Amino acid sequence: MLTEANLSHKMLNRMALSMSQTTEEYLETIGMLEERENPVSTTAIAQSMGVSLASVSEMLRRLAEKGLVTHTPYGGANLTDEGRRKFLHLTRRHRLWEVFLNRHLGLGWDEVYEQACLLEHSTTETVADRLSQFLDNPKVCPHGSPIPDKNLHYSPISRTVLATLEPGDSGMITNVLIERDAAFLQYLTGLGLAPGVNVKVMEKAAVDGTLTIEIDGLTKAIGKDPASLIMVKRTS
Amino acid sequence: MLTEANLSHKMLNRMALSMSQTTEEYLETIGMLEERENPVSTTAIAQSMGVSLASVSEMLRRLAEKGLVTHTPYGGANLTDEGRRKFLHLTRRHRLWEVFLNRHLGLGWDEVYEQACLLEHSTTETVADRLSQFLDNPKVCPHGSPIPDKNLHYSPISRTVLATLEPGDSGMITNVLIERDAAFLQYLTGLGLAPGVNVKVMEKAAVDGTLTIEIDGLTKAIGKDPASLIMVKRTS
DNA sequence: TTAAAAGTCAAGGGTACCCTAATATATTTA
DNA sequence: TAAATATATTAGGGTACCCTTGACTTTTAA
Repeated sequence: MLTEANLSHKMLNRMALSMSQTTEEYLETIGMLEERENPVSTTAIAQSMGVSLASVSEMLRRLAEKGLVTHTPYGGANLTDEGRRKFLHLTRRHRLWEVFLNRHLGLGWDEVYEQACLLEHSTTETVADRLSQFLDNPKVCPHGSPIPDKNLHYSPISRTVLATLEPGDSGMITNVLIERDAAFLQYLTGLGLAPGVNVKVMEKAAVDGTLTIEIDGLTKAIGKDPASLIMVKRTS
Repeated sequence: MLTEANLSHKMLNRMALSMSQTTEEYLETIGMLEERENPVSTTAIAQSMGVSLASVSEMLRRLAEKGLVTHTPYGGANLTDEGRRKFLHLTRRHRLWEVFLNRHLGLGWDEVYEQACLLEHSTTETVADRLSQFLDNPKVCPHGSPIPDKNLHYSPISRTVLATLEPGDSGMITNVLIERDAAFLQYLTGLGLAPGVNVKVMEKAAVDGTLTIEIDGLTKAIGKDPASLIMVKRTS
């Protein structure tokens, strides 16, 4: 017989609705990595999450069992449609909270990622939708990344990397690819770089690609590596 | 040696900062029950949380080990100062979210409890403080219960129960004691009862204490039991 | 073609819960 | 005050999750 007492919290949790927080974090990591590596390697996931390769292998098996990823041994992983749906849900919640935390609670763009990570796992569909409404259905998070809409539609963004601009080119920063590295974001803040800011490339070092750029009338330097994490929309 | 890899999430979690969600829920339950029963019995906790007596016994031992409750076998439990501090923190977060959900996202007072339960466990001190500021440091939740302030100061509330008013008495509803029973709150809404509403007792049945009350010019009846869960401030 | 890199599997460990049944203690009441 | 009853605790088991190490397999690239 099925009594209420028989159904522990955890059992209820697993009955379709909810996934464990760890599961959600795997999905988010895989979804994020899929944007630059496809399929996603076990190693990439392990490094990104700070766990051992073996843990990832085992977890991929479990995720595949649940129908959230496809996993061919030695061949990497991909989100299934269902997995992608969950991933987009999570991304939506995460970025909506980032907007709220930044816009209304005054947290910096270097602080919001971490807080949003916590909140996203406890956000129901209703609250997410109402929150989106409250925020006027924002299209991007404080780092410039797009927010999936209610139907999980995901508007793609600029594919131009700051590091590829040539001397004389100008562009507007659209977004940055690393959202969880507070120190990196603080560095950018120090340079005056943020989504919406216009930059003009003055020089590009032949040897290592270091850029000399003009921001708001000020001249700054930025290395190739950081500049590869900054996306721009060319304006000339 | 202590490497980063050795420290799993859970281990980190337990190192002072964080407690499991379940632990937090036990603290909340005990703190809430302490307001009417002191010390709190194992049975009361078990019933309130829907788990077995044995589970509570075991959990009380664990909570006592962590210094969050005192537990004398067969003698019930009490929060320690540390436990009370955590309890007030949780209460503060919970009720701040309730205010936000109600005031800004438009959730009804019958819906906010459940959602706030989810969010409270993922709210850092910073976010709680900023949220309070954003909401203009509200003093009470949508059910009229006081919100501990930043220093965990907890302003007590009216101790008069609607059920004890006599014919001719008037009062203003300050709060209701059951916040998680959506059906009960909906019933009150149907009667026109909510914090801030003025009521006048017209009659009181000698046999079972059923009240005939006037709300906003309308005459309604309410049984003794529900009326015992409604706190008022006498106005005459 | 062979060494290095990447990935998997097997075995094992640990935590945090939860439950039932049996037992122990306290309280009530006859 | 002893028996009956209500309350609590322990003992014993179980599950879900997640992680690790170490041995092994597959892929890759020199």
